Amino acid sequence: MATRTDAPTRREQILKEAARLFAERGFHGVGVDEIGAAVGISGPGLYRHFAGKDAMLAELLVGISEQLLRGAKRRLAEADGSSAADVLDSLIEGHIDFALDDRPLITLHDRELDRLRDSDRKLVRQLQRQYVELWVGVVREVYPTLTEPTARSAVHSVFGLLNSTPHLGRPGALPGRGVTAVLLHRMARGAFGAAGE
Amino acid sequence: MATRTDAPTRREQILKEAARLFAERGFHGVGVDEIGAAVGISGPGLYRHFAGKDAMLAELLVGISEQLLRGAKRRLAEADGSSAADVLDSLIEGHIDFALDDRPLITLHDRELDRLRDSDRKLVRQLQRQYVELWVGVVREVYPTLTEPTARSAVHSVFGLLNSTPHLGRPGALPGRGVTAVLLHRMARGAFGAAGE
DNA sequence: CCTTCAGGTTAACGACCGCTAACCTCCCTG
DNA sequence: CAGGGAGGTTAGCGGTCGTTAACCTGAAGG
Repeated sequence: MATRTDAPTRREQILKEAARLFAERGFHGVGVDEIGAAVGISGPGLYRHFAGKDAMLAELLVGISEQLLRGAKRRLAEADGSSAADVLDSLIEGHIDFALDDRPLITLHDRELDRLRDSDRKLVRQLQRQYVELWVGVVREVYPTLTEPTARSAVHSVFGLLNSTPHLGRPGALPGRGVTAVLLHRMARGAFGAAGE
Repeated sequence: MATRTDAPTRREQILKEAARLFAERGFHGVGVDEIGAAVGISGPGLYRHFAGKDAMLAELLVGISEQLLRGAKRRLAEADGSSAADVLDSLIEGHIDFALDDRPLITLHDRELDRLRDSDRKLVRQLQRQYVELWVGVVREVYPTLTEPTARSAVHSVFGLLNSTPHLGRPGALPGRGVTAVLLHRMARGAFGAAGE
């Protein structure tokens, strides 16, 4: 995978700032003029890059869901010979990386879904469900006593735990990224373990 | 404590419906006309009961924060002779009850705080912080190896876990309220346990 | 029986917001 | 060196939203 070193395109700048603003004040709470100002152009200039405000949100949410699912599938495929427990650790690690590195997106992901057009919302929900079911399968392999509904509830709850990073204080105030990642990982495993007896 | 049997006042009806709507579509996504319609009166009629839309949100958020803190203090006082572990279980139980019974409020609680007037926001934040610090104290008593910042992170994460109930499917789809409460409780204890080694 | 007032109603105002129209200005390319 | 498209600009339209104003009504109280 070629790591990007080139400058971000204007579209990417806009998406990044829009994500931050949407997460801070909600989709309806942010005006197009503000998004424009955040990237140094003025309101209507955005329409050279996006069909509308809705399109920005849609692209953000679809992108997040795809990225999460793609990463999980890759981890599942890569760790083919490993134990189920190792795969679960890999999934947790991937989700934590995402939660710590893209906090605004994590916030949007479960907050602004209802603002999407029907077709986009369906797509996002489908991707999210696939992601959840992938976790459920691995979790049930590690803890075979769990019924499927219980495992699904447990997975959602652990997502709540991992996605709590936006509430852990401003970016710099954490005990350090690595320390936080380890703590979250241990707590997630502990939570699953307690769910599975 | 006298259990209420009398009919809810109009103010209470309004607050309840406003909470539901705000949680569903966000503060800015709901119009006063909709809130009015939800209680059978029309938009401007609300102004006989509240100074404005902001005032409804403020009353909701302050009310939630006060209720959570009051409940926690009561539990701490009641279980005076008990072990720290029992107190922690009581706190977890109280938070779960709240999360399961007032799902819209839980959603609002950490989502719409920034829409408040400065003074209200300060008040809510102060109440929230007191609630967190109360938990941190108990958690550190149960797990003395935890540093204060780590314990605080752990508490926030467990809140994320417990507050995930809105994502667990529509009200009836859960495996049953009691079962869910027990599962959440075990996972919360498991997460704290893993954090404290 | 008249008054008062709580709790509604509809009409309308002013602000804001998403979006379009019309226009401008580089820079690349044949 | 034309010219054309990419990527901006400002002005302004249409709709929505929170709020206020003015008015109505039914029930309680002296």
